[in-house]
Amino acid sequence: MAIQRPKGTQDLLPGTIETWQYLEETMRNVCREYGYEEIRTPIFEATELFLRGVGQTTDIVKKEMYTFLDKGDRSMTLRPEMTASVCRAYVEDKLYGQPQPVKLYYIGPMFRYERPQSGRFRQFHQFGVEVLGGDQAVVDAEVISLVWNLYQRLGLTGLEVHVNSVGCPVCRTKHRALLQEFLSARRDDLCKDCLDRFERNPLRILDCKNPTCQAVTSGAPTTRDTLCEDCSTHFERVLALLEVAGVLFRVNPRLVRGLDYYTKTAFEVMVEEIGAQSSICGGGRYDGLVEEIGGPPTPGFGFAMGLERVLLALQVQHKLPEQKPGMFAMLVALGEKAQTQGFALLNDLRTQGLPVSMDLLGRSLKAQLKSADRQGARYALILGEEEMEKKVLLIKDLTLGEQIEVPLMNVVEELNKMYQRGVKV
RNA sequence: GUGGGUGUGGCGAAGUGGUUAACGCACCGGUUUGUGGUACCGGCAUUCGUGGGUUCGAGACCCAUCAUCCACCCCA
Repeated sequence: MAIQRPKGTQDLLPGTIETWQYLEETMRNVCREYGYEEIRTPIFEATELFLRGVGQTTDIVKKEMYTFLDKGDRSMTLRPEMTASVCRAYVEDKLYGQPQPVKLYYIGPMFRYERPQSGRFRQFHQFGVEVLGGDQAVVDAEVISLVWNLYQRLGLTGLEVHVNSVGCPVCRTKHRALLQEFLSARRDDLCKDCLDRFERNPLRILDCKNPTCQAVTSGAPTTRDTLCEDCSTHFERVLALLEVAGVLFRVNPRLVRGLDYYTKTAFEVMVEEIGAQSSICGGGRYDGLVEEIGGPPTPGFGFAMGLERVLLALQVQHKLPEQKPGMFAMLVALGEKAQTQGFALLNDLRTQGLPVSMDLLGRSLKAQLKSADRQGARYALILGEEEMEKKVLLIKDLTLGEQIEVPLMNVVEELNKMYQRGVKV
């Protein structure tokens, strides 16, 4: 059996990689317009970072991490997400000494040991943004509007932006107690999963898909009801700013984020039509995280977006641009002398930035033309015995079928002109 | 970790126990000598995922195993 790639990973080949480049470029452009700068951190980190950062009770930590011992017996983990790493860098590289807030973005691979399914991989890719050192509601609103505007630019439709506030640790524990009290009366009606969640994370019961659970929780106290003064005004301010920014959102009091570190604002963007894993972006505020991993008390806000899922959505909505790179010209050289001369010519053309290539298999004239056509070249540059003698080159337009004879001396200049003209059109 | 579907040449896809395993697309070559995109011919020389078993005989039936897809849990 030949060696295969690991389960849940993928080879991105020419033909699809262009769509990735397009998506990444669009994201970088939006970030630049919003004043966010890129950060790159290691793909693996000390396991401890994620234990503290992501939270011991989360599934990510409990069963999804790629953890290994290095040769010095240190426990290392392939990053399952980026927020913890960015916070670590903020502390370690003393970014708190720079003008605040620090506005960062990243694009890169993440790793989680899960069963693959539609829109889910073991090595997947996320684009994300983190703002550190800003506790104002504008921060939340700016980041969410960045997400919204990115999707607008990509042309995605049918998005649902859900926004909620899970409160600070104080109102959160208050809500948790109220909720457990409310649910305990009808505990017997809950599904098996929810019984688990009752102790571990009762908030999650609120968005259980099971109909009976939904019935049970229909009148449950919402997070919004129990928000303290500070959290409440913060939340109202975020909503007001989102209105101003033209973000179409919905307050969803049942929205819960899975990771332990979230406080106050939480949001999520979903699209139908890409399968069961319909969440394409999730994020929120995490005011305790930096301190948790040993830094100064620092408020934070951010999100992560799954590239595979966004790409899936773009694909089903037919929003991917048609890209056909195509060579400008293919050299058709016949015989070794012509190949030598042509090789030099290509060098001149490439130096000037023209995309040109040649047959590398020593094929016949016919085969070379065929191949030039198949590769979508606009022109074929034919150089054989006759042309060598006359010191000319045949430039054949493959779409029109016409060809002209150009003195070798003028060829570079001539092609350059043709290329410039073509680029403008 | 749990459940279900699928697994035939690069891709798509016939074939449901019996001679030399269709077909389409793609790719490569050729159709008298230096002109492609159409047409015609040929090639891609075989482990029908893999390993067992049933049978006179299996790509088709049974078992196991691997891979893949989808769903649950959870998340991007």
